Amino acid sequence: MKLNEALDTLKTEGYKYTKKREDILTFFSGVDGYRTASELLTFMAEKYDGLSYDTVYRNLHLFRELNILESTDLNGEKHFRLACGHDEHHHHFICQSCGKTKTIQACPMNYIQQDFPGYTIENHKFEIYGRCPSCQ
Amino acid sequence: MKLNEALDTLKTEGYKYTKKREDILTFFSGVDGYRTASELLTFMAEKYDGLSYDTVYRNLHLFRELNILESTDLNGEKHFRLACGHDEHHHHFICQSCGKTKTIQACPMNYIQQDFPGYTIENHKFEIYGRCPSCQ
DNA sequence: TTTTCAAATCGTAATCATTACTATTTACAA
DNA sequence: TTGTAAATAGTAATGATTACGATTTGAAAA
Repeated sequence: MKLNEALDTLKTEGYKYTKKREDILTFFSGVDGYRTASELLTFMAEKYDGLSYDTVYRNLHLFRELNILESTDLNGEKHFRLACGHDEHHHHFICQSCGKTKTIQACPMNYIQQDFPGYTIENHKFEIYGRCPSCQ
Repeated sequence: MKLNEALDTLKTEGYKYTKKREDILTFFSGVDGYRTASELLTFMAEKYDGLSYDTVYRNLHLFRELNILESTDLNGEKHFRLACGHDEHHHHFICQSCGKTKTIQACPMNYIQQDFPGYTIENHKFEIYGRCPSCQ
């Protein structure tokens, strides 16, 4: 998802334009990997003195609801990235050093859905962790 | 892993026998699913007044290192269960209502390992979430 | 059995991520 | 320009986890 796409989504969904929201999205569009709330906070604090936790977390949650961001739990801390959007359903390799991701196209659910008679499947998670070529 | 197996592991690894350790393991051997530190704390508090956080968390971590327990992050909280041990490498369906698990034998890594030239793969996670037949 | 001492535990405070809430400010529609 | 709901600031609270000095205890050695 691109920065202006995301800003459009905000507008069409009836949310207000603020420079802070743009800056949050700029932060994420500058990387193609997962980042934490605290990394975002550090980035924003350079520009906004006394930025509120409320602002950071409220917007992270809002963006996630609007599918502008996607998130994953990693080491007990939520990590966020721009949603891959348009693409097919897929999963990620995540570099544990820089947070960058690589798409995994194959989804294991295709092979095993039938193995759960009587079960309701609500969700699944498939992630590979390691080091990307530039972080060896 | 059975209760006495786990107690043996403790002994052979040179750790002391305490009733609290036995009770912690009894708690986990009574369920075949994931439980949180706070659920364990509640269980233990019935018997031990003023039980220390330190005791609970230290032992959870110790048991994890000794492969007596395995753990997973779920909704930002660590969950623990008796290690499936002897079995082949596998994954879990986890019931979001009761925490019980069902083994998934197939591992998606078998199919896609070759898709990561130049990458170092250190770990992976594949979990399915939903409701088991008795929690519909 | 008694002694010894590292391991285990207690009691409690600190930390870290996240959430909550009231007062104030602001985007933007009328 | 103004009215108003939305957004933010400032700060406290919460929940999970970690930390640590003081005390107790399991079990090896005497």
